[in-house]
Amino acid sequence: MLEFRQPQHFDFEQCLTYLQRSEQELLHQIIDHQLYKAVKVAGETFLLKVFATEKKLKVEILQGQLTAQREIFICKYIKQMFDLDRDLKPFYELAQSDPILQRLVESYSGYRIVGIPDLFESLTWAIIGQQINLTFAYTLKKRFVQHFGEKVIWQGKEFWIYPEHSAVAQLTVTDLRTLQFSQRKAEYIIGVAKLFQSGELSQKKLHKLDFPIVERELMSIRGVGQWTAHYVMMRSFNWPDAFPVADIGLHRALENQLAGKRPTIPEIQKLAKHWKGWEAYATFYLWRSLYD
DNA sequence: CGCCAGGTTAGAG
DNA sequence: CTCTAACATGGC
Repeated sequence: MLEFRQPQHFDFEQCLTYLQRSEQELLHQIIDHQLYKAVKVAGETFLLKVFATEKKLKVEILQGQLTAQREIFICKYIKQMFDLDRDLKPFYELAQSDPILQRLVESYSGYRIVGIPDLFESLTWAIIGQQINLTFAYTLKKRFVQHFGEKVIWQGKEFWIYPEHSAVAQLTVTDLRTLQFSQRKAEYIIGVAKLFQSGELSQKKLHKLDFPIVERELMSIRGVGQWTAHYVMMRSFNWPDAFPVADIGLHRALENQLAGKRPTIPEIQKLAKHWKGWEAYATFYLWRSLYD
């Protein structure tokens, strides 16, 4: 059993609501306020059960042999997944004087950015979600995972692991087209997998670099524009100042907050001046307001 | 049926 | 640099 002290301003249940957005999600299950997730760690397949007690966040290993190194990996993974090392105090202070955020931080107090620790997963998932509605995006992801991912069975239940870049790099555009990916998306995704495969792109490499460099590096990839780059910087790098400003979900959430007037991008950038350093958190809280 | 969806690219001006 | 058509298909 691994344990983490719950930071101030952390509410596991709030984070679970985000993870329960889609009925079609295969990459985890939530049963009775407990999160079940399969993860591959250096060739070893783990099944984790994550749950909160009053003061701790606990991780039970249901399957997989721990070693010291694997334990470090899993700890990092969980910390990233719930952004546990973040001190939210400055964000909540800033929100006090912001008409939009004020109510949101009150309603969803303890909500944190739910990370996608694996860069290949967040990049390709973002590409899958480009310019289609979220329901269809989840349909595509489900097909993608079931065809090219790995399945863990535990007590008669299935737990899926996202496809590895090595598998995706072998695919042809036709393989993905039959799953109803567009020609372009198929090319983008296989292209990204090949960049990982060749070593040109890796999490390790990017993690040493600064925000503008990473943004530039990501945007140099075919299929990755500003939205995708910032989405990834928010969810895989846990950068609170990433800002996918063109995001339609963000626009819809702001429209609700602004009495039915959907703001333009320059208007959003003006609003976001108050959010400096916390744009990703503002976005995540605004997205949250769409799930009520 | 028509418009919209967690955008990006390539080409034109 | 900015603007725009094309992409591709399900959801509602």
